[in-house]
Amino acid sequence: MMRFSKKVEYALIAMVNMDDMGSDIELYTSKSLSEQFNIPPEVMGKVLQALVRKGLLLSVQGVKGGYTISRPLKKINVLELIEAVDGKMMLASCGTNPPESCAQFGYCGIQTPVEIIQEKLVGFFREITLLDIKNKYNINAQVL
Amino acid sequence: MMRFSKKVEYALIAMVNMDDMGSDIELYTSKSLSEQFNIPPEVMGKVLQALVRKGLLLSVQGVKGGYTISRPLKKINVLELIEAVDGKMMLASCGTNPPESCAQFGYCGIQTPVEIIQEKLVGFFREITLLDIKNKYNINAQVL
DNA sequence: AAAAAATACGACAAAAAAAGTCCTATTTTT
DNA sequence: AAAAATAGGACTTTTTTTGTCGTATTTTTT
Repeated sequence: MMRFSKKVEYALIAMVNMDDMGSDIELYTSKSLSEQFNIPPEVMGKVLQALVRKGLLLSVQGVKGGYTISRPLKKINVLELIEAVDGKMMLASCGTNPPESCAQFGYCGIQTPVEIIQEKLVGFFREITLLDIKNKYNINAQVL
Repeated sequence: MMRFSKKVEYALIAMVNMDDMGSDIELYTSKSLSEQFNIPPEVMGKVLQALVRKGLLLSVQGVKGGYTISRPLKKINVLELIEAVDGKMMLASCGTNPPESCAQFGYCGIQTPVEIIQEKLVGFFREITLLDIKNKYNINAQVL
């Protein structure tokens, strides 16, 4: 029903919280974040690992290790975060599954417009930065 | 993962197809639509019934019955259709389920911005009409 | 009046997706 | 060598989505 997955919510919570505005480079452990926000530790771990893979976070292994934001929140948009954690965003079923597995494939009559809506939706999320989220977002800001 | 439900796809397909541009008021049966588009007939039926309940379609019972569009496609937006068929659109988990059932409720730090994003998203879908869908949508049209 | 063909809708079942758990490996510091 | 962290595969559980079944109601036709 078109809602953010829990993974996306966890990623948003973690990243916004890890931004410590110019204080010394600090490493946040998966464990501490999972405890602070009551997120299952294994899930938190995998979300953070996905964010590292896509370059949104940096990680340091070993005893004194942890995660840190790779660049200013202003430079990271919500689309990147969603796709890092959930995979490519696809509005129509013929986008995710093999298209020919759709029982209406080829004659549904709505594929083109849905693809265009999808492109606009992707653009919508690309315009929102994580800094916007952290700053509670400005309802007056123009977003598309 | 943020995609249209099958019910939304079925509703879009049916409604766009039922618009016969000024020809005499014709009634389309659930059966004929389900056959034409290879949609399970019971599912098609319930989708059409949901659209009737929200006033997007009109129905006539009995042997010569069927469904017809209640007003011009230009006057029906995609948000109405989504919500008729799927219920209110809610981006955050605290929107659907009882908020206090969310393990991060009250201290996630992202509720306000996510609510604002949701409002904008709702506005996004409200700006797209079913006529846009039927006309394959104009990629150059401004949509928010 | 009865039969036929349509909508209406609740209850259930199956399938798919999302969320969470478990286990083991690897890395780095102490 | 031990401890504390990241990395990640495999699996299980839960939830959501999708589809099915059965029955009632409405209206036209015979």
